[in-house]
Amino acid sequence: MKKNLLIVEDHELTRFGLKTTFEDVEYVETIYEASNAEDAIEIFKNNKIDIVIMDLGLPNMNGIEATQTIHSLNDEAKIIILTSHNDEKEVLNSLKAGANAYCSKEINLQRLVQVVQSVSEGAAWFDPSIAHIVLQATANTATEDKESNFKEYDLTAREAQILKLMTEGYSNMEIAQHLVISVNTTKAHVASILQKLEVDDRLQAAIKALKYKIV
Amino acid sequence: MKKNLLIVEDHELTRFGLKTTFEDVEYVETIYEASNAEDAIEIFKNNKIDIVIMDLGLPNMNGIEATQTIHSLNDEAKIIILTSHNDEKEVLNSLKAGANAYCSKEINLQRLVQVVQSVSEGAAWFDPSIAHIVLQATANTATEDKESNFKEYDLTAREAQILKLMTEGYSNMEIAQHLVISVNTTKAHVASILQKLEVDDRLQAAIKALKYKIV
DNA sequence: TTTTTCATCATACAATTGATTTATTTACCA
DNA sequence: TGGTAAATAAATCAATTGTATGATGAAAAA
Repeated sequence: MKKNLLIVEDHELTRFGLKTTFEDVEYVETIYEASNAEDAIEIFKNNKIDIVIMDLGLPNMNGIEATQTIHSLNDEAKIIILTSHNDEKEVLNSLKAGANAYCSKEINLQRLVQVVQSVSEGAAWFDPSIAHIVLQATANTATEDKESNFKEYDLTAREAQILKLMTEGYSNMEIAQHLVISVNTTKAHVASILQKLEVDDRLQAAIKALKYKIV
Repeated sequence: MKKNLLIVEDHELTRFGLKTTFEDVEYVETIYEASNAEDAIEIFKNNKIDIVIMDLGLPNMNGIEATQTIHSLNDEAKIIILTSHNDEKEVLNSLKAGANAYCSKEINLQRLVQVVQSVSEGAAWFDPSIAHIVLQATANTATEDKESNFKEYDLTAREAQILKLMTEGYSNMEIAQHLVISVNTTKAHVASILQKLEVDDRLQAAIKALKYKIV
């Protein structure tokens, strides 16, 4: 199935190059263009866009915010970041915002066409210059004890709910208000949680919950 | 520059298919083959291998362990995981082990050739069936306030040390014993930490510290 | 139907924590 | 050499947290 493409890029020269490149690509149906984030979002709202090629160095609203907005409008659309700077923070933030791929502007056009196609099919792709950042970030996502999820500790639904609130730093009183129960009830649940997790206090419980992703 | 390829795959049929495919690819120099992890590691040790295509469903030692071993022998070599199952745990663990790409066996050969080439140049690629796992994992690596590392909050060395112990769930008394100071001193430091982090209690301090990797 | 589990609440007490204030010693810097 | 920041410590008090124990009603399981 053919795809509609939106190119978001402030430099006319680059935009023209991209457009010309993708005009000749058989899987591309219509190409839309925007030179700033606001226009891009407008166009995205009013048309069925499958793929967005997003420049990060935009005036006013930056590309990351635009990515976030577009992603929240339709998370089916694939967003490919195209940029010349490859700062770790920027890479991770754009992925957090909903990007599906990250390309350096040094990429050769043939490769870019391949990337866009595979990303449009759902793949994720990362440029050599920043691949290590992504690989490292995923590697840091501890999974070793993934088995120790909350079923292991046999928390009840209510307890899990309260543990969640604990990991967000709420006091017993706040939890009670939040769930519209008495502080005493909260304390009873907390006591039960502490027992089940085999810890001494709420701090340890919260740490354990975060560490092993119990909540 | 041409690359040497090692194919690790226990099914002869698949191995043969892969070999035949890559024999015709211009960027490939020599193709090595292994049907199990032990052989693969032997071959990897004795030859200059640039790219490894690794099946995960191997007998005896599994593909993830093999990936780890190979990665530790030479982290310049690119490892492409090829598998039919796409369990989240397996995906993340193989990346942790040092994989650079993750392909489903359903991939078409032309695409695989493209992937292998771009990965050999340093890119990272993830199959549509598992891309969301990787994207989510990276998104979870909190970076929003990457600036807010412990220098931002101007913690003293002692305070940072105590905050670290807090994130490990120690009580004031335990921290005091650990650092051979009085509980009163510990409390003084904790009070200062809470102020600097702008939080209400040690739980919130620990959560913030963990979340923003202050310690 | 009986038993068990869960969620709820209470009271009382002990322990810990956090806030506040004050003060001493050390170290470094201008 | 005087000033500043850091680490140390103590005392006190209020608030929060955790422990222990018991009780009730509803729902689920045996």
